[in-house]
Amino acid sequence: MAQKSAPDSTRRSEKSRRAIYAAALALVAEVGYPRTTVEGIAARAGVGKQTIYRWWPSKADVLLEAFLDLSGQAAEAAAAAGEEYAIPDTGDLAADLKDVLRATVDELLDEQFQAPYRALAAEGVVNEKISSEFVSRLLEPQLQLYVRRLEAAQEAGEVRPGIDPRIALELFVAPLAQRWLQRSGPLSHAYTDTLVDYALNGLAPR
Amino acid sequence: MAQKSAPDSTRRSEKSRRAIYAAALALVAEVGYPRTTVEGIAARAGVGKQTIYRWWPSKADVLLEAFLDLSGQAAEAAAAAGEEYAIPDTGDLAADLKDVLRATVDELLDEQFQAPYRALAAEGVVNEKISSEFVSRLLEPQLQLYVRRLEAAQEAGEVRPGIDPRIALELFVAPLAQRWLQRSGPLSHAYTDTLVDYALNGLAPR
Amino acid sequence: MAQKSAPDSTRRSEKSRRAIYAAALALVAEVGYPRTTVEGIAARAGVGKQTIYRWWPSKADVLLEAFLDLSGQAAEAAAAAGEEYAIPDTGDLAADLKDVLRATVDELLDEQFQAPYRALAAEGVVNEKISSEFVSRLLEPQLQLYVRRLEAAQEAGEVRPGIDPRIALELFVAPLAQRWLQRSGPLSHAYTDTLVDYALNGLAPR
Amino acid sequence: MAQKSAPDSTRRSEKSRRAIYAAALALVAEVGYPRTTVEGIAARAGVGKQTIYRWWPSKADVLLEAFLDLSGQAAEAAAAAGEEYAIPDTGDLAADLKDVLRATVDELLDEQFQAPYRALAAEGVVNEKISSEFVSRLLEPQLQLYVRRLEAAQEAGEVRPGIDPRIALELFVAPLAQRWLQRSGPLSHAYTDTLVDYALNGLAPR
DNA sequence: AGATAACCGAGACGGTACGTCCCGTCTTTTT
DNA sequence: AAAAAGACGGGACGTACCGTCTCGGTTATCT
Repeated sequence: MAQKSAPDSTRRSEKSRRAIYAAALALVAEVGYPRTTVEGIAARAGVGKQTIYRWWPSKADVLLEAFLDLSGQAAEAAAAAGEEYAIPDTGDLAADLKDVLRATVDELLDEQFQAPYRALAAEGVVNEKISSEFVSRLLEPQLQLYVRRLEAAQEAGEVRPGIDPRIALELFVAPLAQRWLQRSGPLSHAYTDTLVDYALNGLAPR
Repeated sequence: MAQKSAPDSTRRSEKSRRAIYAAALALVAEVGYPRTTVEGIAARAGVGKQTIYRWWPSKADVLLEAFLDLSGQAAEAAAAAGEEYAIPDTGDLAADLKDVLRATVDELLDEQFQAPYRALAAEGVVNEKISSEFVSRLLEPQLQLYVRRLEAAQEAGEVRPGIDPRIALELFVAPLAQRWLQRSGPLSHAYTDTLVDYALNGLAPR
Repeated sequence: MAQKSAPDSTRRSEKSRRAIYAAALALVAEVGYPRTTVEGIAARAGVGKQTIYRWWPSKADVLLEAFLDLSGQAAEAAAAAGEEYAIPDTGDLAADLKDVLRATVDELLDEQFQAPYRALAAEGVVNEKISSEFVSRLLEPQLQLYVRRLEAAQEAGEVRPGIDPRIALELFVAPLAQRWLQRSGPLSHAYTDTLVDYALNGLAPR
Repeated sequence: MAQKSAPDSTRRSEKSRRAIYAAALALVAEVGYPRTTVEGIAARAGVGKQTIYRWWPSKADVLLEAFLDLSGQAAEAAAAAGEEYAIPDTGDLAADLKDVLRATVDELLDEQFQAPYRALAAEGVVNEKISSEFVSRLLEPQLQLYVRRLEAAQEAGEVRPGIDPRIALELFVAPLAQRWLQRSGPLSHAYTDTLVDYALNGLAPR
């Protein structure tokens, strides 16, 4: 079974890779994903097109790795700054969730961040391969932070024992995601606060 | 200011329009959205390219209208069959919601239906114009059905008075949407049943 | 047997064709045949690449037609100027041939003319399709002028009766062609005069 | 003025050189000159590309040397077999020339031999450097054999004294070359016999 | 009834980007 | 130091579509 003679990754040019990541992110931010082209990325990065096609099968994969690289750097920076990579636990679940979701709203409204994230989400909707990478490497790790916080809350008696945290977190995270992705409603701190209240207390009278 | 001399819609060929809708939906289902082209739609519909560009600004708009047309037909068919276009109200909110969501799950897993819907959702993520049309003409009308059912439940005392139904519905609808769009988890009847239970009763101990 | 859906030549753009001819000839003269590219011709002609590929299978074919067009124009111009399209017949075969060959030498040394002619000849050496077009549409018609002059000379008793004019002409035409094409010797009026003398009188003592 | 640090030819790999010659000739015969690439030659020869670029400036030069090498070997083989490297002299010039030209026709029609020879001739038409090498190292030495035979004939009184043998030989050699290179007519023994007769006796009545 | 618009099919056009092939250079490792 | 290997920046290939445009040929009113 003759493979396509995979390239030798030990000889790969680190400089080119970083230039390609930077160019891809910049172009998506500047002209949008659909008008970002492999040719454009190569030109902006000062790189031959083949150098892109040698290492990535499509522009979506380039952007995905660029974004993962960016996230990885941000995480490292945060870690270096001594910040814990987790949702804070003050003992008040509602307050903690509201805090995190407010920060998330702010991030989602940041234009610079939006462009590549939206692009990847859109591509993932239609492209199963990108989707699975996107979910497993970006989305799921973030959701696991909520899982851990909810488990802690469960032990503290703030959440009912039988609840599945992986499903529970979707009650407040998914609505936010949907409003952002589909623009099906406005985002605000008040909105996410409400989500947390509804999710924790339920809709039925108590 | 010379306008682009808008075409006279009274002389429009109904036959061509239907052929274009059919071709667009078929192509998206067969080869996927990105590989569906205006040229391909025109060829398949036996229509000149200009006939498409005369009436729609882009392939996304063609597909959106094709899909709206399809939904419209389905609604008419349902109405003709005497079915009410609303969420049933048996007096048991939880049961009614579970029923509707189970049906939605089945629909979302139908391959034929998925292709154009996913394509539009994806385009909407990245294209604000398509997004607003998609939300206002397709998504929001469906969500309003939930609003009405929840309002009825509120009057029946099954839902707390202060709750905003438009936000409340997102607790169970958005998770389902997210899992489907982002493939961030499996879809099943058990899953949506759980969502309804969690949303109505809340996560906190009662 | 599905053809590649041949384009409709009645709708062909005359302006583009002329621009392509001009660009091709200019580029070959300026940068040489190997560095003349289809892309370059298209750019210089202000034409899409596809417009070239729609009508010609390769750059060699473009150049061939461009050259034929040029020759055709030159012939028309000469005809319009009342010049006869034939080798002159003053009754002195040797003198007439020397005259024509001297003119040919001058033409072959004209840089402007050389570039495309050489390019076509070179392509023909290696490409049978181009070769046959080149010979039948450019070379052979010119050689037929010699055939006619030699036949006249035969009737006038200046050439032996049994001689085949089509072969005879090669005695003085081919050496000139070879020296020019292969640069296997210098070109001059004295050289072609000598060729005519040798060919008419033979090498053996008389 | 830093030179490109010419490689040390004493350390050159003889094995690689031979492999490159063989690969070049084989590829030209198999896929034709234009589709023969340096990369292809290197791969087929099991050699790094740089090894080619170190010793030759272009693929044309590789092929030229490969062909010269081949000719050299053939000459050595002939010499070893006791054959004299000259046109035979039986005292009958016409017969001797006809013999040699008939052998040449057979050689020119040999498919195996044609491919590289044609390729070099074509390259030479358009590339002055290759042309001069080709002429001085391959073509001219062969023509000199005719010069010597004609000089012998001149001394024997079979050729007029004033005749320049270097030009005279072109009367029968160039037509053959032209028909072959330009495919401007069929090759046959009868044809070359006729050429010799015409050239020796001239076209004019005697 | 004839004129005269518009739409319509077809598809050529100037373009942009695709993904591939090679170029000639450079770098790394092996012999 | 030459050689095998092959990544690199670059340029051109030939193809696929884009959105605009022009061309007859049908309708479909409006004189």
